[in-house]
Amino acid sequence: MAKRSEGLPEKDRQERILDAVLHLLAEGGISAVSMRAVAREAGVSLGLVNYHYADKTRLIAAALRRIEAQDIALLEPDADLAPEERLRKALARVADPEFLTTAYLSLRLQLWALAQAHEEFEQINTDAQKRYRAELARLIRAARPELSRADAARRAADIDVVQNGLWLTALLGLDRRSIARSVERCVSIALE
Amino acid sequence: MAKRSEGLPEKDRQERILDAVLHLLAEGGISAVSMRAVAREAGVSLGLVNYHYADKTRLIAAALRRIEAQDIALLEPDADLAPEERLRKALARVADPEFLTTAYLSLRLQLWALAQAHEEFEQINTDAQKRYRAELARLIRAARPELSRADAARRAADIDVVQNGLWLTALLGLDRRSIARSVERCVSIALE
DNA sequence: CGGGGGATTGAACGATCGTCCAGACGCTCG
DNA sequence: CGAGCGTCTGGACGATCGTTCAATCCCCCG
Repeated sequence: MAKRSEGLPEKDRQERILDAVLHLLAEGGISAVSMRAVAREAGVSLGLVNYHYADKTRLIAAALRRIEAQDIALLEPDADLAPEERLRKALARVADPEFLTTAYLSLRLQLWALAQAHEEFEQINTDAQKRYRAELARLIRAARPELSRADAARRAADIDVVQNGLWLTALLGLDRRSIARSVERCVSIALE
Repeated sequence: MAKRSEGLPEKDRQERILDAVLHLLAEGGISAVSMRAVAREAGVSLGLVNYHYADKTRLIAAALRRIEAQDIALLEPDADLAPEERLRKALARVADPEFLTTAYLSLRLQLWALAQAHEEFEQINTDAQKRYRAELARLIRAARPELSRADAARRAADIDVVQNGLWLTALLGLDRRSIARSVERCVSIALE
C-alpha cells in the first residue's frame, strides 16, 4: 500500500527516483546516472532504488517511458479550437520556450543516444516515435479531411523529420529565427 | 620519431587507438568506452593508451576532433563540376548510403550527446558545426552569386536544420522515401 | 659496442560501480 | 499484543573503473 500520510507534501518516492534519473541524465549524460547518484539526488537510500527497480536497466527503462507521455502531450490541444487552428497550435508548440528548454532537449538527445546503444531502450524509443507520428497524422486529417490516410501519414513523417532537426539544432544552439522558419515550414507541409 | 619500419602494414598505434574509441563509441555509447576496452580493441596495452593520451578526456577529445574532418569532407566536391551541380551533389551526398551508415550516424549522435554533457566536448562540436555551415554557405554563393552573404548564410542555416533532422531520423529508422524528400527540400531551399 | 630515450608493457593503487542482503521501521489485522 | 508484510536503510561483496609507475623493449647516435 502507498503511504499517503496526508500531512506529507513529498511526492511518491518512486516518482522522486524517476525525476532524479531524468535530471541527472539531462545534466550529465548516462555516465552521470549511477545508482548512488540517483539515490542522493532523490533523497532516498541506495537500497530503495534497487528495491523499486530490480536493476539499473529497468530503472532507466522506467524513466524513459515517463518521457513518452510528455512528448505526446505536445500534440494534445485545447479541444475547443477548430481542427486547423488546433494543428497550427500543436506545430507551434514544439518551439514554445516552455517546452523547448535545454533540459528537455538534452533529455531527448540522451534518450536517442541510449536507444542507439541498447536494443531494449531502442524499442521504447521507436514505440514512442510511432505513436507520436500516428497522433500527428490524425490531427492533419482532422484539418484536411480530403487527404487520404496515406497522404496524411506521409506529411506527418515529413514534419517529424523537420521537427527532429529543429529540436536537435535548437539544442546545438542555433538562433531563434531559423527555428521560427522551420516551424513555418512544418505548417506549410501539413496544409500545403 | 615515428617507427615506420617499411615492412609493417599496421597503422600508427595512435591512429589505431582513435579508431578503437570511435568504433566503441558508435557501437555502445560512451559507457562502452573504457580505457581497457579501447586498449583491447586497438590491440595495444592499457599503459600505451595513457602514454599517448594523458587522460580519458583528452583521449575522447582527440577522437572527436578526428570526426570533424570527415564531416566537412562531405561538402568537398569533385572540382571539375559547375557550381550548381557541385552544390546539388554535396547536398545529395548526405543521404548517400556510403556516408549514411548506421555507424557514422550513431557516432554523430553520441558526439552530440557528449557535447551536451561536457563543456569541453561542446566546444569541439560547435566549432565543427560553424565550419560546416560556413563551407555550405560558400557553396551556395558559388551557385547563386546574386545572393548576399547574409542570404546565403541564412539558407545554409536552414539546410543545416533539415539535414540534422534527416540524419537523426535516418538513425531512428524512418523509411528511405521521406529521406529522399528531405534531400529535395534542401535543394529547393538552396536554389529557391 | 655501449648508452640514452622514446615506445610499450602489465601489475598495482584507490575509488566507484551495480548488486545483494540482514535487519529496522511503520502499519494492519487477528 | 504480536505476527506479518510492504517499505526502507546502509554496510558489504566482487568487479571494473581511471590513473600511476617501474621495468622492458627497440632503435638511433656517438
